Amino acid sequence: MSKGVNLKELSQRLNLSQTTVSRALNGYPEVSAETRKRVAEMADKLGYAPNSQARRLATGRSMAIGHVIPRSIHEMMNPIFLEFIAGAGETYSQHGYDMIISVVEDDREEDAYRQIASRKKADGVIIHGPAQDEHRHLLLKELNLPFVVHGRIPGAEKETSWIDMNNRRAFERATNLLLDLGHTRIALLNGLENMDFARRRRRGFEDALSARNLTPDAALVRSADMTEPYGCDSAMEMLNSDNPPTAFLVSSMISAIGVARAIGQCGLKTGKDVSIITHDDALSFLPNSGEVPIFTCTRSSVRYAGEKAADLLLNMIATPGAKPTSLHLDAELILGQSTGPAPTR
Amino acid sequence: MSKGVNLKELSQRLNLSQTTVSRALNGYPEVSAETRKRVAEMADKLGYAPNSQARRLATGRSMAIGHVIPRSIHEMMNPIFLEFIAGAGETYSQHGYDMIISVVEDDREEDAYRQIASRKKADGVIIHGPAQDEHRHLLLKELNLPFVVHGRIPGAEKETSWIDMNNRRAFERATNLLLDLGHTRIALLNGLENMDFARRRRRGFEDALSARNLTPDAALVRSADMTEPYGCDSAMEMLNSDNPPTAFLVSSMISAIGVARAIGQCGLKTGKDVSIITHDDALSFLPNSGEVPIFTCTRSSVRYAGEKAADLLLNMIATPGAKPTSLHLDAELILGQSTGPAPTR
DNA sequence: CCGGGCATCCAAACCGCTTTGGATTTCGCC
DNA sequence: GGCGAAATCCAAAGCGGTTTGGATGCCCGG
Repeated sequence: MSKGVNLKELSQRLNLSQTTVSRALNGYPEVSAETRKRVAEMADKLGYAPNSQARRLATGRSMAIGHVIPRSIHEMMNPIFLEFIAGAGETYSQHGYDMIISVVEDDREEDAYRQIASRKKADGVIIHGPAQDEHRHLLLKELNLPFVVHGRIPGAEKETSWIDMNNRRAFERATNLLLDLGHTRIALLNGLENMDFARRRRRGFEDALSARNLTPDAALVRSADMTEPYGCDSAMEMLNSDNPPTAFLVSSMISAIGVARAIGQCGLKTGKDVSIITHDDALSFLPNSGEVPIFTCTRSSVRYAGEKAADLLLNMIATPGAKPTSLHLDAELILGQSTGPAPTR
Repeated sequence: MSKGVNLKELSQRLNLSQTTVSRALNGYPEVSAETRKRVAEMADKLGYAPNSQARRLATGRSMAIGHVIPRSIHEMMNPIFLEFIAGAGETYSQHGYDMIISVVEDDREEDAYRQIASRKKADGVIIHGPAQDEHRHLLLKELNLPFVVHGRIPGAEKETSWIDMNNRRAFERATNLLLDLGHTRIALLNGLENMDFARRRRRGFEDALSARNLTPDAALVRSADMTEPYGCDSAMEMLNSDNPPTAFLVSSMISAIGVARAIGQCGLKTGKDVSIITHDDALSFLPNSGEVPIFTCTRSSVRYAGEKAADLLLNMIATPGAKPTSLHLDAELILGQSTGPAPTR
């Protein structure tokens, strides 16, 4: 349990060959039970742990998964990303994989992937935040680097492995709930709509409206980075307009908090005068739980998504030729305090 | 620019030895300018990139920095951590280092560090969130693994390298500001007080009070994980008590948002009836900027801290014997909309 | 008693790079 | 013209594992 012996010393101490010791430790069959035990004991007496670089070199597998994060604020700052990472990281360490994260300038993202492939830094990667004009998957295929998408790449659903929640359906259901409560002027504060998930959410919103012969009012639909001020400012303007909305559908808890602030500042009451439904990624520092959660929401744990994405990826790496697989998660629709019947004038 | 040649093939194509090619590419002097150029051209024509595992094995340096994150919610979920990582990650990639993150069960944290050391997974690590009864630094010294602390380890300030903001001073100044505005009943919503930073903040708060012969009211001081509901619930209870505070000093923007929500729900106005000063870590998804920021705050960019911590660590690794160094950052005190003179009854 | 089969174990090659310790050539200078 | 220094380049020895292709010894049936 200390100095750091290597395989050679260990095998000498045991009067065995490196081959045998290596096999004993790695569970190969051609070594007697007794020897294996002897080896194991000596190994932990001497605190032997194989040098990972050497092992990686010899096996040709780097035992690591890469996550490339463009430095741009649109991605890394995202607490959702953090939670995803936490989930994935757990899976990795359970399987002996390392997680390596590269924060790079936006214009060097492709370069980062190429490096991972050519220098064999990772055995696979995860694509975060697929956009409308996505291209990373093509590069990765060319590089022959296994990958899993968190989200979906429009037009490449069949040929890639991905995990995603049913964004369209979630927002359709949320919209329907509001409609059922009598709201007809519903605002949508969406995420950036060059992101695939945001498009799907908007589609769900629009589908629900048109199913009841309503059309969205362009003045009530916005799209931006999901910050708190975005929620507050947008809501403030809309509430002060001539024809204010009675309900808000918001893409993130953080912005929803902003909306609630705006509502309060206008002297109105959330869940009474104005309703809010938000999507809740179940971020651990923004709990929305309790008997009756603060916000009515569509909820889907992004941490869980991270775990599953990692599972998928590790499987792909273990069985190379396998067909792409994907996981479609459904969000729960949870009633909280932020919704109520549309106020009658 | 494709297949992935290795050094051997590259050198054969050039009719040079591996030695020479390696040296040419790594900028060693004992190779002619002409040869170097020839090598460089062929290298990028063939898309050569050294296999990192092999290089690491040969050099004995893993060119990676480790971050061990206990799975426990108290740490990883922390968006502050994310922002720190983003900063550090940038520095790493600028210097050709990888960042490897291990998410581990709480009781396997020590194990994770031992593995990093014995399997040579990283050349150094960063200690996050030093607590009151900190011990990781002792382990790391025993393991001979360079490290930098984000925060300070009480009692080990001289013998460790760290970067920290002046928590005590920041909260002292914030408290003084409130006192100057005439507030005397000031609540403190602190982070978990087994964390070093939280202790210092409380000290700053108490120092400022006692300098004016005031003593903190225990009913107005709390300590917990810095979530939104924590802020809201705490504020709600205090505001509804017999002797409510007129100002809140809050350890994080997220909780401060909760406090603001509570104030609104009580029908009061933030910045008028009740003041708030929060600490602002300058998280990118929680901007508190603008002409007059929403919250009056003490601000210190944790992203910047991440960059600097990485710098410190890389320096330590580059110059082994060097003395521990540290960086003490001062927070800015920024006036926003959330503070005003104490209301007169 | 002998040869095949099985259980064990080992020497050596290999993974792809860095680096040591020369070997060879070139060049300036006396 | 000869000689040492400087400039170039190379073969080979690591780095610390895994893995191939046997050896060796033992047991058993014929």
